[in-house]
Amino acid sequence: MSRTAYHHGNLREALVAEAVSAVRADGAEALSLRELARRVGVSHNAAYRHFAHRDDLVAVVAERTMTALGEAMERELGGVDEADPVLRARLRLAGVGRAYVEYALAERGLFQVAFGSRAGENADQVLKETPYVLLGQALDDLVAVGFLSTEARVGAEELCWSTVHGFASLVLAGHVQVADLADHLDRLLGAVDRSLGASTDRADQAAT
Amino acid sequence: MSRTAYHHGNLREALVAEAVSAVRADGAEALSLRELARRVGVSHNAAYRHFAHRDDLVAVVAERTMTALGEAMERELGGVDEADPVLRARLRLAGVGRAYVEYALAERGLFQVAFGSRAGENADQVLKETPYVLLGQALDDLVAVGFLSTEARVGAEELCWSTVHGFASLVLAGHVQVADLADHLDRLLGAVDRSLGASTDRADQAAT
DNA sequence: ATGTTGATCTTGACGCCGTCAACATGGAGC
DNA sequence: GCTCCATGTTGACGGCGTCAAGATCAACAT
Repeated sequence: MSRTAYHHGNLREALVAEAVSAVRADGAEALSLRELARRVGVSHNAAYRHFAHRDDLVAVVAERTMTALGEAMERELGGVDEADPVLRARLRLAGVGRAYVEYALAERGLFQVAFGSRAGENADQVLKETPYVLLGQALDDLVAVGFLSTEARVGAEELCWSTVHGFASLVLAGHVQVADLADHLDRLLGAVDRSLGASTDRADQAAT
Repeated sequence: MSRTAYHHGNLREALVAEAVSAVRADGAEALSLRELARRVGVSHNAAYRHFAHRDDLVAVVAERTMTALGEAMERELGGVDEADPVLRARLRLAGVGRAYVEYALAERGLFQVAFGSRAGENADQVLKETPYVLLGQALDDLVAVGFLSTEARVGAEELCWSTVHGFASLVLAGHVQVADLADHLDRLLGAVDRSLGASTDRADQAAT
């Protein structure tokens, strides 16, 4: 229970913190137990008292990143100031998407860890507890104000999430170049908005 | 110039082929030069006569995967048999997206290599030479038949690509579960179709 | 005050990896 | 028949994750 020192103290937390800042600085791949131990000033293997495998540390980083992503979304949602209920609901959905992409680009390393193959189940659970729920609520609101039909509500999370996640991934991978992010985001989120709004008319496209 | 043998012959090709089948069988991470050398029956380091770095081999695999992706798209496009020009153009765009997602799910390892951080510039170039061009042509056709407005044509590749790429990525990562793929694809591609078709009306959403 | 205990950290080893340097080999061209 | 150069081999280095054994030291019971 010694205070801030970790030599006997909170090595676990120190490792996680160092991992986060390493990923921030040097990307998702720069996360090695030995390097972390070195930075924290402890021997390699010390980490094994707190994490059974490297991936367990990665999973903790992923989990915290998912939490941070949710908070970024809530912040953006809080910033929506619009009286008209329909426009407000539409802006809130756009806000969710905007926060997602902006977070991914601002924290590319952490984002890649969080959605990488080693993120683990806890991260997935946190993802589904907040970010995914916020998206679902935004969509429910769109139904409530009559902008989105109940038929088009089905699978709407998938559409929205796929679009922003794909965009973020393609930009991060360098496949899509972005000069003015706000510009691209407006087009992208506008398209999603249009897709959701245009629910009643067409039903004539077939399967190949 | 000896025929099929590689002991003196075409080691390079043998390594690439083995790499492809290793990734197919065991995923994107199971690509080690030493393991490949072992499988091909050659010493570790033999590969260095043909690839300066591991990533150079990865890049070749990525490149070929991009080519295969393009071929899968062309195959799907060839299967569209529809007289009405508008519907035909819409079906062809859907075909491009369908082929993309189906390829990603059928060849998850290769897809991840091709879009991973080590894919290299050549892969990107092939990507832009065929798959991206096919998407662009499909969109141009939509404009030609009057389904897509020239204003909405701007940035349309980004929207379509983001949507299918994001969906594929989320499914591959296990974040989205898919029971009936055709079902999900119809909803997703239908939404994109709707978004592109609904071009003239709304312009009332603002930036936060 | 002393002795024990159990959590925590250290030391050292193993096998994997990518990569470099030096050496072997054998077919193509003179 | 000899030389040369591309191709393949041997051996080493450091870095990694991980396992097994030993050291250390605060906390507690006696």
